[in-house]
Amino acid sequence: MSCEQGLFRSLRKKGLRLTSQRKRILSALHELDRLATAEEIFQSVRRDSPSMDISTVYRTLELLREFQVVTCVQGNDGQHRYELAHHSTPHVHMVCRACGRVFEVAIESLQPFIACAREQHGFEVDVHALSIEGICHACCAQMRSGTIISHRK
Amino acid sequence: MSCEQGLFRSLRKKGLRLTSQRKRILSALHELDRLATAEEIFQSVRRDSPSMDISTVYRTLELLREFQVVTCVQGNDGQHRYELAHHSTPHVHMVCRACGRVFEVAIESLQPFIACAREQHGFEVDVHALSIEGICHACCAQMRSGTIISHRK
DNA sequence: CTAAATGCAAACTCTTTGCAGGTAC
DNA sequence: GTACCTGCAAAGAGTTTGCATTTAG
Repeated sequence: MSCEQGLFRSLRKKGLRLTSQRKRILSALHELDRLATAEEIFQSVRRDSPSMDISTVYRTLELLREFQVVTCVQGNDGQHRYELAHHSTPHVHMVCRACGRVFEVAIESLQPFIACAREQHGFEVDVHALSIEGICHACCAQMRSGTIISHRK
Repeated sequence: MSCEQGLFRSLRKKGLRLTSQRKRILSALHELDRLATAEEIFQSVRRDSPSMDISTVYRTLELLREFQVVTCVQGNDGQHRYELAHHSTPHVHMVCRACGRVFEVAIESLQPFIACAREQHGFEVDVHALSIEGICHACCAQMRSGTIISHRK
């Protein structure tokens, strides 16, 4: 996998190693191909490597984040969620507060805001870390039809 | 305080009570008048009421959130931060990943994005819950001048 | 009065850390 | 061989919960 080669070279530059655990976590991220919690990634890896520890998953995800191989956002439930950085075109995540589903939106319509933040405050928005809460179409409809949806939790 | 009267009526409708603890937490939120963690609110309240427990603070903040008296966002450090809902004009929070400082931006420049999310996905963005990560002006400058800033953590 | 709320202690979840043994290069 | 890395166990932060007691209305 070319992605693995690239990571290997990056690691080597800093005297770090491409271990079998790191390879497996990278594979799991490719397989999942979506925002996933450390626990989900751990479970996925565990099916093949039952001896893997969750602390290794955390350590590896932090490493991959430093090398910008994965991006990380905060879910609405306090957990971090990770995905491969080159997963697709630049996008932000919208998390439904009612059902927890995640939607992706291209960043074009955010450009006015990004420009505004930069011009008015000199603030550089990190688009990859953006996680936006709200209510999705389906849950909106359900709420209007009278069904009570639990408010988070 | 008129805010207290309003809350009292809302509570009464559901058979709930306006206790002295709830009043004190409401005061603390007014005094702080900014995004604050449960711990900060707890410490603030504790100065006057040393017997208050942090679990009461959590329970009350959850209650105030249900009644839409406070809004809640996730900080970049995994903590929830709360502030009074009518704190000021509608705004979003931008959190600097390097120094942790919080900046407020009016939501106007986000309107294209909010409209886009609604039209394309039927997704209703909750502006109040928005917390946007990035790098602030000062930290940008420091980084360019060569100072190494720790990457989160 | 009595249902709701509090304080206390203990549990729980997610994440990080110290360390002895294992492994990439 | 020697740093780096891992699994294990234990700690740590933030938050939640069960229960006996207190209190608002």
